[in-house]
Parts: sequence; structure tokens; C-alpha cells
Amino acid sequence: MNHLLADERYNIILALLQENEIVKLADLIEQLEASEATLRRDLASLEKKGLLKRVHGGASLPKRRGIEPGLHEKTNKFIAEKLKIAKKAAEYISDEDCIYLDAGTTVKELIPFLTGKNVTVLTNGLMHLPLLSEAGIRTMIIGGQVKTSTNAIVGSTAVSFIRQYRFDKCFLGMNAVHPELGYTTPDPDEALLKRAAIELSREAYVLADSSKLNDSAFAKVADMTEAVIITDANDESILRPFRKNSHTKVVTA
Amino acid sequence: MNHLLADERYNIILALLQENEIVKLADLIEQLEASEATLRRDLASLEKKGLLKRVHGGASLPKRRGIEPGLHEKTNKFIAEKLKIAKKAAEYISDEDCIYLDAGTTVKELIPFLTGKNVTVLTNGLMHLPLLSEAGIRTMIIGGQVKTSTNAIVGSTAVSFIRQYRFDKCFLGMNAVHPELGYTTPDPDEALLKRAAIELSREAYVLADSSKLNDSAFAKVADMTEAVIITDANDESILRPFRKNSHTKVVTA
DNA sequence: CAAAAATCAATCATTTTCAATCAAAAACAA
DNA sequence: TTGTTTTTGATTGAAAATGATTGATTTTTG
Repeated sequence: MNHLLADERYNIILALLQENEIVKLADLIEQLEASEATLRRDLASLEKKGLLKRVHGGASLPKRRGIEPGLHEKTNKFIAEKLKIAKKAAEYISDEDCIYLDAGTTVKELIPFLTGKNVTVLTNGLMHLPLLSEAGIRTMIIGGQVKTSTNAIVGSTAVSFIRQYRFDKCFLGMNAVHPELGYTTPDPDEALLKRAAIELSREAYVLADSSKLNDSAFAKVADMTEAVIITDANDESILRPFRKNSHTKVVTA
Repeated sequence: MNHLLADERYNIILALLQENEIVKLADLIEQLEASEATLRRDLASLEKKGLLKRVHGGASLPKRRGIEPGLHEKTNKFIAEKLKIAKKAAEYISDEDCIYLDAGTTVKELIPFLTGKNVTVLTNGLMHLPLLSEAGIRTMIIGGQVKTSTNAIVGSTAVSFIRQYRFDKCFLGMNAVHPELGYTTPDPDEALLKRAAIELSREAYVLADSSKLNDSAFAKVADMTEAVIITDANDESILRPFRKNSHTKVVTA
């Protein structure tokens, strides 16, 4: 087995990682018969995608939070998609930005990409705090009623709290995205907060995997034109309705 | 077998610890084939993360290990005392009360006693949220800056947030309690928030085990007369200075 | 209690690994 | 084919981790 393609090397590296939790660069050089420089680039590239974490002398599995058994089944299915979306969203974040992070699993994947960007974060998601703390990010949390089922802050207090601030960007999760009906979510309280975040941001981004597209829920958050939609869907038949309105901005991860 | 990566050594050390409760440095040198200096650094690093406790000649499991269920048993040395204090404090809480719970381990012990009392809670302690949720208590959290070292909300935003509310009672932890110097704490930001809570409450209670008595810290919170002190100390020689001022209310658990 | 042994923290030289650069090789398009 | 872009491999100085040495501190022993 002589020359391997880049993607083949990627797959082997990731497979070795799954087996051993950690791989040494020296071992990779031997097993894949590629140069040190190439494999070093491979590791850098895979780390950028969030698929592994580089350590001195090799790489290890990235720390995955949230081993709660209940949520495991739901979240795991779209984890790769969520990661792609989060990676894309991170490209829009600049140094020194003040950003709002909505509660939710997709937005959570965005946090590891914030390290080193020196951003300030305001969030209503209690589940984000451990990761934000670990990433060493200046964090503020919205005050208000704790909704225990989703570990998020909601309610009128939360809305008036958030109105004290202005953001460079906001990143929102969303339950349903529809070309004509716009962004919607089941809980009216959450909808109010999301709407406020959009209004207070210079740029608003909605992160939604393809299962949320062309669906609608009870409470309206905003029209399609009020926020950029970032999704993993690349099927043109799904995306075409969204492109009809030229003011709707669609980004594919 | 080649040299081990740092993370691999960490994992092996921790695994050995799980098996034997204690590991000798000399054994690690032999098993991991690394130098004394390296392993010494490893132990220092792991101790910094709180994953083990260094002892002369090796390392042992940290006292607070066993991460899952009973948070009640593993906080500090004074659990029994804290529990007695919390139980006493709970006697002052009535049905339908609106109460403020300060961050801190002693106040945390109070939460299980709230079940069934139909109270509304405002808190700045992120560490309280799981227990409050479990107890099914209507909970609001203060908005503001997250202080990661103590898992609490602090800062000027927090103070102005709390001023929107009024409480029937507030329950505060305290680092130091002194008969003449009053209630003090090391962090001025925390002091401001505690002081605000006292002002906004019809009745204020400070929960402090005997190790905090007759001590003082940097930032003043309030005079002794402004809050009831609940403590486990029953040594009259300790308590007498506090009783000198007849306006100071002392409760022994 | 004092001496001896063991362990510790701090420092420095050595080795290993890293990131950046550039030239050669391969893949690709016109 | 020719020219261009992408990928790869080698080289470099910088950065990080390691191992040995030192003297200070702690524990054990007599």
C-alpha cells in the first residue's frame, strides 16, 4: 500500500483514535508511511474540524461533554452535522466581538471554536457554562426564570435583561425554519427572547440542521430575512425555496 | 515500546490510583519508565486539576472523589455542622416565601429542606441549580458576570439586577464573622451583592460554621445587628462576645 | 534528640517536538 | 503538450518536554 489519499489518511487516523483514545505522531509516520510534515498538517486540519485534539507528540480524542444518558439518543444522531454547522458559524466571529449564544445543543458545539478569539459572551444557556469556563471566555449569564426542562433562562425578566446589551453577532438554535413562515419555535417565551437577541445584534445567525428545514412551530421568532441561516443541507431541492427571496441569506456548511 | 505521551501517563497514573487508592512515586518510575522529575511534574499537574492529592512519596485519591450521586457528603470537613445549620435555618422559612439564596456550600445544604414549602427562590449560585431543579422549586437566577472559580454570579450588573426584587428572607454564606467588625468576605464584589440582599430582605440570615467565627476578611458586608447569625458553635466562650450587643441575634443549631 | 535516609523543589543542559518556509513532486486544466 | 495549482517532503530555528543535578526539606532511624 503505497501512496494514500489525504482522506484515506484522515480516516485511518480517526479510526486509530477511536481504538486507542490517543495516537503518537511517531506511530503515524511508521504506519502510514508519510512524512512528518504531512501528518502534522493532517492533524492540524482534523483539529480545525473539531474531530480531534492535538497534544504534544500526537493527538487525542476531543473532550465531549454531556454524557447524560437521556439526551444521548437525540443529540448523537446529528452530531456530525451540528459540528459542521458550528465550524462554519465560527468563521463569522472576529476578535474582540461581543456575542450572544442561545441555549441548545447546536450552539454548544460552537464554543470550542471560540478559544483564543478573546470574545465576550452573553448566554441564556446554563448548559454552556462549563465549556465556556474551560475555554477561558469572559461570560455573562442572563437573569430570569430557570426553565428546568431545557436548562435555559426564559421569561419576561430575561427579555428586559437582555435589552440592556448590544451584540456584534448572535447565534441562535431554532426548532423550525420555513421559507414563508420564517423562524418558529414551540415555546412563546423562548421566541420572545430569541427575537430580542436578533433585534439587539448587528448580525444574526440561526444554526439549524437539515431536519429543521421546511417545518414550522407555534410561536414566530422572525422572518427569514432577519437572520442568516447556517445549515448542513446541500440538497438543492430543499434549499431552492429559501433562495427565492433574494433577501434571505443561506449559508451551507 | 516507545516513550509514553504525557496524557497517556496521566491516564495510567489515575487508573493506578483508582485501583490502589495510593501510588508510590518509586513504583511509577519503574512502571512508566520515566524519570523522577517528569513524574513529579505529572503529579503536580494532576493535583492542580484536582484529580489527585500529593502526599509525601507519592499521591492518593483526593478526598472529594466519586462524582455521581451524593453531593451532600463530599464538600468539606464540616458537612455535619453545615447540615445542622441548614436544618435550623429551614425552620424560619414559611409557605409561599420569596427567598434569596447566596452561593456557597453551607447554603446549598438548605435546599433539600425547601421541598414542599412552595417557595420562590432567587439565587446567584450556579451550583444550586441542579438541586433546586430536583426539588421542583420555582427558581430565578441573577444575571451578570460568571465568576468561574466559585461558580457564582457577581459584579455590578448582578447588584442592579437583584435590586429589582424584594425578599421575605435571605440566607447568606460568609467567610468571616467578628463581634465588632461584623460580617466580612474577601471579594469586594461579593460583599456588595450580599449587602444588597440584606437590604432587600425583611429578615436576613447568615449561615456560618464555628470555624468562621471571630475572624475577619477584607470587604465588609454588614454589621452584626443587620442579620441573624445561625451557627453550630455551642461553646459559650466563643459566643459570649457576640451576645454583648443585645441587638445581635445569635441562633445555635 | 540528632544523624541518616528519603523525598522534595528548583535549575539547567539535552532531547524531542513544533511551526514556518521553500523546493520538488504530483495532480489538474487549458 | 505547457502552465498552474495542490500536495508532499525536507530544512530551519523556536518552543516544549524531559532527565540529571543541586541543595533544601521532611521522614525515619538509632
